[in-house]
Amino acid sequence: MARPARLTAVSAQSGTCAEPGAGPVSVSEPTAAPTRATIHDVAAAAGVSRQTVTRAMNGMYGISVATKGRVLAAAAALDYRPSRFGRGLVMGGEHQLGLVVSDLRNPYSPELAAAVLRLAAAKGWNVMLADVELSGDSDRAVQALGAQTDVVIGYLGSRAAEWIQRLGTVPVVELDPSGEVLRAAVRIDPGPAVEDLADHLVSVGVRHPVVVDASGDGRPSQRGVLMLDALRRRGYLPEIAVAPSATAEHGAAMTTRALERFRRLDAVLAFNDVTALGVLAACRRAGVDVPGAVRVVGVDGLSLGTLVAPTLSTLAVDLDDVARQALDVALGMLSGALPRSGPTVQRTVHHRLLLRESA
Amino acid sequence: MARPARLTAVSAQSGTCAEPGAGPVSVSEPTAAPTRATIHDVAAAAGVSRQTVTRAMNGMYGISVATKGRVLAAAAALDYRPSRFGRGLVMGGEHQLGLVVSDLRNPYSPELAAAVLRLAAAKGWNVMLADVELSGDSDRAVQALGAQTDVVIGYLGSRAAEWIQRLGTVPVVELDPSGEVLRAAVRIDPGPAVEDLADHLVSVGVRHPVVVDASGDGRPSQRGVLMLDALRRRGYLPEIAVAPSATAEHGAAMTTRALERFRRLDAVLAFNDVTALGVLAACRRAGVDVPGAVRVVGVDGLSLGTLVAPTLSTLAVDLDDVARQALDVALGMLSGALPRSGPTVQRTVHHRLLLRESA
DNA sequence: CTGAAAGCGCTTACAG
DNA sequence: CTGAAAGCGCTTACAG
Repeated sequence: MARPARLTAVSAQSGTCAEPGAGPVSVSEPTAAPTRATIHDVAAAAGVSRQTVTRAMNGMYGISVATKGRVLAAAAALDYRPSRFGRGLVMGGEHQLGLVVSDLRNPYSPELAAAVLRLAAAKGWNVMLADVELSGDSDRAVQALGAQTDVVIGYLGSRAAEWIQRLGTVPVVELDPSGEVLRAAVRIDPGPAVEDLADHLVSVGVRHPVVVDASGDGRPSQRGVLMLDALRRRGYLPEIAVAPSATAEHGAAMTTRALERFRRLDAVLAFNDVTALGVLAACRRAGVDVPGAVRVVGVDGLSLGTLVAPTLSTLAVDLDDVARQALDVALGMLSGALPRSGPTVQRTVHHRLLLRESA
Repeated sequence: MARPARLTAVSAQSGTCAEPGAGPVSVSEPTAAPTRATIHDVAAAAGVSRQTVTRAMNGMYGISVATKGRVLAAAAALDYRPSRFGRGLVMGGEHQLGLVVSDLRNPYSPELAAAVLRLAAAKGWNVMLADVELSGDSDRAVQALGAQTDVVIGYLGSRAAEWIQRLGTVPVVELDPSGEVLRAAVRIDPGPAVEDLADHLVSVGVRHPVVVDASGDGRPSQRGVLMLDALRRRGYLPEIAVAPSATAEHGAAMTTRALERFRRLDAVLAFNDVTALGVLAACRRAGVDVPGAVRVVGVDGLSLGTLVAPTLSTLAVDLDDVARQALDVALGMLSGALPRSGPTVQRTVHHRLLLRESA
């Protein structure tokens, strides 16, 4: 009945591989679980073979209730949890998607994650999350993601080159790439929507628009430049204030100052929705009516913008579309339908002007 | 040089197991990749042994540049990606945490996820997310999570019993359990903070508070009852309105109506922060000053509440603390430091009154 | 109803 | 610098 027990971690050395019928074995009761129980341990404890354990654990038929009960009891006693690696190796399981976000606390990230999660779930994929801002060691987080997933999509930002390296061999689809595209990518382009916005401002009679931009280096962002250009081409002489980061707080501070300095200000184009919320707050505190006296527009199209009064007009990104394109490309690369190397695949999603109450 | 090739998926039958030196093999060039390349295929293509492939792929030393180059080229040509299962089986990798959230689009979820992610990353754990609202088939999502992770924490709600079943053998820590606790749990208790809030309202001279509650069945929620009780014990005769769900929209609609019906209303206790944002919006639209005429308080302590003007007073949950307790319990169960069965381990985190501008 | 054999894809000693 | 052997923990046919 007893069968060769596996060597415990402690005594495991270049041990002679036990052969069938290698004699009686001491199924020692370890005082403290030195290592996680395996199917082997359960089999030994219950006095059955390994495949009988499999049958019991997986609720397969072809096993007597008595045996099943005995096995399950032994498994519980040993705190047996089947190894996902052992199982995965034989059963396969190519269904793990990695998603890289920059900071889950920024409302943009969860909205993206929600879109990806929903789509992935519909296709039977699980998603593993790496937040390069919240993870103390972002390099490790990225590398671990590559090791545990079958395909990765997400924001790689300025460290794209290095992180793609760390991701190893998994196919990766970069979202809104900031630099040169090394792999497949989904671009997010505000260009046309910025033009629509500028047209809209003209049509409602705005005279003195201000751009409340944000960038790390104090210089106008790419997006800010796009806005300035569109305004200038329509004859405006727009002012610009560049916040050190895209927070509501900075947006509010910039707006308070702008309100004092540019008395005729009648529109604010914010770097994004979160910044724009700060703009709204500053206007409210200054007793400035929105949209009556000042029109306010954000960028991103977060659902956040519908929670405030007035609701926030914005250049919205269809994140469901972004997720769809990214998954499409990623799964295409995986299946071989799309080239996995050589010319990089790129898709583009455009912002669109979404007028709510604030503009 | 050539070694026994593994059987391709197509011809794989109860095939005779190739023995060492079983003769020449047709390393056929499959026209379309029928199955994912393995280390074996790369070894064959490069004319080396499997462990030489390992050395090349993992950047280990003890391999000539020439050989390494050849192996890497073969790997790239075959689109070889090492199996995480094969690797995990030998290298271990007990570092995957599953997090169950109910809806990532509700701002509470990402704040919780951020806290968990940050803590998990600090301990070298990856986190896999399951959203039981966004996943079409939540049962499948939960089950898959159990199969791919080493421990699970999260919101199981009313289906806790069933889902714990589906999660299989992984240890699970339930967050804010709604019913009977079947496994370990971290409770989140607003009780004391509700008392503090009621005291505060008394001290600032509130006379006619209204509770804007939310629940699926139209009856006051547990939390709503707690609020009513605390108010009544202080001599108030509070009104209550129960929204069909905890959205800003419903919060606004309920408030608009309450403002008409209860002219002397001077405080609103909302079911949560999102609902409270709707209350703020309704007040603003009605021209009612907050906190001058009406004080508004939410529950949860979301950072969202700092983005609006006036900023939202709230009963805040320390989600970092929740995450810490949950991980502590989960990892304790895993290591055996805490009992994995029998008496369930429970921790409790309390809300606390967080006064910002709105109350 | 139960077990002996083979194999999933990888890495880790150990020899040369 | 390179390879033959063993084994990680599981399941899937195949026999009895």
